[in-house]
Amino acid sequence: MNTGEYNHKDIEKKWQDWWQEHHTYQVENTVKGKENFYALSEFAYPSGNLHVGHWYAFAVPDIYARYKRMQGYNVLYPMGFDAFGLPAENAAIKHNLDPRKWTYENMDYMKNQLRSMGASFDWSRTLATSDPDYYGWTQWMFNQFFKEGLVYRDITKVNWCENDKTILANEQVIGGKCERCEGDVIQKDMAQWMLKITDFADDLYDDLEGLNWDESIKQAQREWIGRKEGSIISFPIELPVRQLGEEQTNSKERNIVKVILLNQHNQVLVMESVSEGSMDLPGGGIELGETLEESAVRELQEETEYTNFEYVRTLSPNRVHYYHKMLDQHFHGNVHTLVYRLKDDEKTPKSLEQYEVETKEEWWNLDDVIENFVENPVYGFYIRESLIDYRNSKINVFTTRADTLFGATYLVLAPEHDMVQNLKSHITNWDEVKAYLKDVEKKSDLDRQQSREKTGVQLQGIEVINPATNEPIPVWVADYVLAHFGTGAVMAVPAHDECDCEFALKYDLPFKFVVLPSAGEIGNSRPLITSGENAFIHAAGTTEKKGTQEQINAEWNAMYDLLGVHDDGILPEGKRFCCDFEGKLINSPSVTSVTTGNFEFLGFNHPKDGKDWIERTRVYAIVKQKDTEMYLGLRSKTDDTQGLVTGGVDEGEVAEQAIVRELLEETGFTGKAIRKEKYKIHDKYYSTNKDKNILSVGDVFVLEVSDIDNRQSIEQEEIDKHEPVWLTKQEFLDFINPPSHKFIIKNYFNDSSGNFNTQTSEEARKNITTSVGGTITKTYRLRDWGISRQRYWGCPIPIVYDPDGNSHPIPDEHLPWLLPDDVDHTPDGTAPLARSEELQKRTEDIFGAGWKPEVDTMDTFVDSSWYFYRYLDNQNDTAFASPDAMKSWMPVDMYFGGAEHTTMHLLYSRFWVKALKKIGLVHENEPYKGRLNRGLILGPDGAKMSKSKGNVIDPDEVVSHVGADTVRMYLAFIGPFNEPGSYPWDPNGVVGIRRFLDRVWRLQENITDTTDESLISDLHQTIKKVGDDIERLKLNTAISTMMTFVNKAEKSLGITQSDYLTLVQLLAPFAPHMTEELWMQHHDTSIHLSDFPKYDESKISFGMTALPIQINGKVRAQVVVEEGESDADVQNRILAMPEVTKWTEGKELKKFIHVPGKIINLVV
RNA sequence: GCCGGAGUGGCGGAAUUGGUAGACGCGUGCGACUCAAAAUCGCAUGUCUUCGGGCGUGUGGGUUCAAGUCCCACCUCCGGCACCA
Repeated sequence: MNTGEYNHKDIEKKWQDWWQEHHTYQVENTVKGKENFYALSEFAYPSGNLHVGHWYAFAVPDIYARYKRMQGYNVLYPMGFDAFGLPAENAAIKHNLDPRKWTYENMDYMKNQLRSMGASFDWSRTLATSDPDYYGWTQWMFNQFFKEGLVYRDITKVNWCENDKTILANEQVIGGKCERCEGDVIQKDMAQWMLKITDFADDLYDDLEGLNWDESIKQAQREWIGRKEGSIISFPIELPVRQLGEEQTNSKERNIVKVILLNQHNQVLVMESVSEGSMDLPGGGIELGETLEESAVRELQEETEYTNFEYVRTLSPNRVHYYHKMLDQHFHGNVHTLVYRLKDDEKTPKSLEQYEVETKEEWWNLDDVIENFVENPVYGFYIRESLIDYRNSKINVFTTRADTLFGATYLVLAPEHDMVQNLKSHITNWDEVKAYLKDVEKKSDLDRQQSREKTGVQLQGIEVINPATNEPIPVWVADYVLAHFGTGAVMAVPAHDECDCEFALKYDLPFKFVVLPSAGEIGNSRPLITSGENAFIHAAGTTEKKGTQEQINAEWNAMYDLLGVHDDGILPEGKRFCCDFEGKLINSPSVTSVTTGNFEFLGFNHPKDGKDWIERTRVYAIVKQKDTEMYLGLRSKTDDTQGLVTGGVDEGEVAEQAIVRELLEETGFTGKAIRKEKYKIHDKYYSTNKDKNILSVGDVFVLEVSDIDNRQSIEQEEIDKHEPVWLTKQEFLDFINPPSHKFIIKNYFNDSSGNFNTQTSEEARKNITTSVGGTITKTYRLRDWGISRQRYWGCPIPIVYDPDGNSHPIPDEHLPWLLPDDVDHTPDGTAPLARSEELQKRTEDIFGAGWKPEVDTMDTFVDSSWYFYRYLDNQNDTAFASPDAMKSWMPVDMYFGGAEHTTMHLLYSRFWVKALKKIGLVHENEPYKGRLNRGLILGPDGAKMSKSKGNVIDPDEVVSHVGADTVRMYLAFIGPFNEPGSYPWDPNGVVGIRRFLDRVWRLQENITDTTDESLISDLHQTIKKVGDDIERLKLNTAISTMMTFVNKAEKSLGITQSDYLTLVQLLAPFAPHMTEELWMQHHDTSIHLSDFPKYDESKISFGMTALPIQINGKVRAQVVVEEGESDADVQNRILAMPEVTKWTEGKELKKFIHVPGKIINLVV
């Protein structure tokens, strides 16, 4: 036995060299009779110097890898370098170095430092992401993704670091600053290459379920993906009739045609009135009997001197209310805009109408026309150059609270929402809106976050219809709505959403309370009074108010009384209340609305287009038999038309009275109007008895009829005219909705769930969504991954552009597409690769003149998304890794890494594997079976180590002082490795570990032939505990158990040589050098290839146990109990013990509890 | 605000299923060795105490023969997300 001093310097050098010479840690992909185990630590960035964090990241997991190896696994524990990245380039700029040289020199230096850890890395498998044989495969994978349609180029707003002059991922921006250099980050529009990670959002979310990861890591990923389940609900856009002149109620109906006449230069003909200076497009009223095209051609001929033009297309009509100067009359009308193109510019003078002669013709650019007509609130009735008719379009909102739809009193668009621009011609306060949009654009994300004061502008001139209530509600644009979440549009429910409430209070928008939280659900939450006596905002979990349950409930009740929401949920005038609880619905009747539309036919003769329209208010009824599902239709006796009960509202009547009267007159039924739904109606019909065209506006009622046998007298005229028919629901729908009709009663019948009132929020979310034709859907926070970086030291994106600017992937045979050398690294805001002549020449040589290379490089997160495959087969030049090698090792059994990669690297690499799997290149769904986030080692002062604080521990220095084994072991002892806490480095603690190793060394002196029986038991307990603890990565307690054993061994009679060597084996994963030295004095193969000791259960206990005796829950005595001793014997023995009688004297024994091997408790 | 996790001596931490709270290490005190110091070794070390014992795991309740561990409520700290509809 070596009884000399423990000299770590000699020993560590000696065995590191020996291991290297003997390839002790070189691993085959398969070993007969052994199961494979892939232990992985996140590879290192070659910053140039190893710090304590590296030791914690690599040396401590090495303990685990060594344990697994001694357990009989074929263990792969590889190491490589994440060698591309910003610091190399920054160093290049700062010190005028070659980033390649800097990186590779650092790697060489760090490899030596890493060897000094005594880690069992298999260096034959190492890699660097900056090696062409590595990044060639990165590019190859990019190409495969491209073919699979997972890659696209898009112009997006990106985070731009002013300092590094590059794009940053969202993850790399912390509080508006660059993660790396802490420079300011601004928003910039840039074209970049995107990877469709969102295609896999559901898989990335759902597959977390099966992973053996810490719940907190999974949760962080779930939040990052940000999946929300909710509903998409459409709000039809309602464009109120625009007034071009003074409003007059009895306007007549007159339709207009306007012509956009284009010349060969895409200019538009504009007519300027010489006398008034006003401008207009050619056009005029549509005459009776004319088609649109006939009318347009006639107007062009009447108003202009051009004759040779051809029809292009018709834009969607706009409805206007206007004043006709010549006729001195007000009109309603649809403006139909037709586009014509001049075949030649030659004018053919012809006789013009007298008053048209006074106009001057001008050719304007399209943009000017748009600005002066389309965007002009006065003339703004022309649809922009597209054919989209936004009047019939809808705004989709995403909501998780569809149960509050009845309470949606306005709608908010994000400033970037398409519809803001699309509806521009209809927005009457466009100037104001435009100014607001500009304002918002100026604000950076940071400002937007800092000032939480809500701002917004109403889009005047447009409204949308709340599909539940069928009421028009205003539309606002506000930057509290984010364009990239959901649909970029929100239905605002001030009464049930804190955010909307705040906005509504500021801009005085209406509140409608529709969900009443039940007392139970109010439960332990707290109401928070925020403003005066009207506005109450609930904030869940606030601590503003304390009180007992009763007090809180009383408070809520008082609030309900005050607000009057207790009974029906309707807020008294002027009261405002916000509560975001779920509960039972109130104030939300079934959706019974009639869809709006252009009614052209309603059981009467088809109207004739033309003059002399009369406007009239009418009412319509859906008549239902009480307690049955039979509906009333009216069939005409004179022709084959059919319709609803309907009629005009007489003077002095309210609509309800009118419809009840009409029902009686037309059918003889008496009924009750139970619902009214308002809608905009443009129902044109020709009244045969009045011989007039009539435009009617009105309401639809639902009438319920109870006693159908008891009909009253019917007007004679109606008996002649109509025959009432009772129809089933389906018959009624067919009856009233033939394709030629546009009278749609859809929603009333879609409502299968009856009245929403009294439904729970959960039920109502589903039912309301369905009844308004919405869809239940999911939305995500996760966005696609932009990988372009305007940097030199990265993997070139394998794309070239043809002379037309179209992008093409570089064919696989040209890979690796090398990073050029001839680049000046001085930053000037352009991509460094754009300055490489070699790259340009190479591109043109291969693809042809005029072709250009992509000059951006990839985000380094791409490089690290697949490196764990390359370790498996790093020499392979025909594949990134062979299927056999991947099958042997994947997925990674345990992945060690930093908490900072919880959401970025971990998510990206999971995506990468899923994408590879989709293409069929790999077999596993998930790269990492197990994952462990390590903690952080702080400086001795408890602060994060940093040069500026002067608290940095240099591991090389400590290693030279106490040895690598001590440093490894100290880091394992500093705290539980399986909990990512932060642990301060204690220099004295290191010495404590060194003392322990010294004592183990000196324990050689106690080797004898005989030993205590109890020490054998202790040894077997120690074997068990050390193995169990390493398995669950509680390395600190594994070490403390060994310490306890050594303490006992020192005090015992002595330890046998074989028991000593067993101890040395237990210690081998922790202190590989010292234990090898001790072991090799008696063996000729490495201790690290030996089998981890096995414990013998029978030796752990030897027949009897000392048990504590509790009396009334307090420990008062100890007793030794033999195995198999009966409870009664034990009880009798104990009760006779003086330490026990002291406490039980004169008291009655109520209970005797004996938990074998644990405790005895007496209750007296 | 929401979602995770955690609160135990002077410090890092231990207590695997509810069963002797404070293992192990550091620090501190006393002692041994030494001319002395360092190193090393030994003993002590939650707290109060009238030396019987009492009290103690963030706070207040509860369940249990027994609670650091389970239940309810609250407080504090750490991490993630956050004007997310």
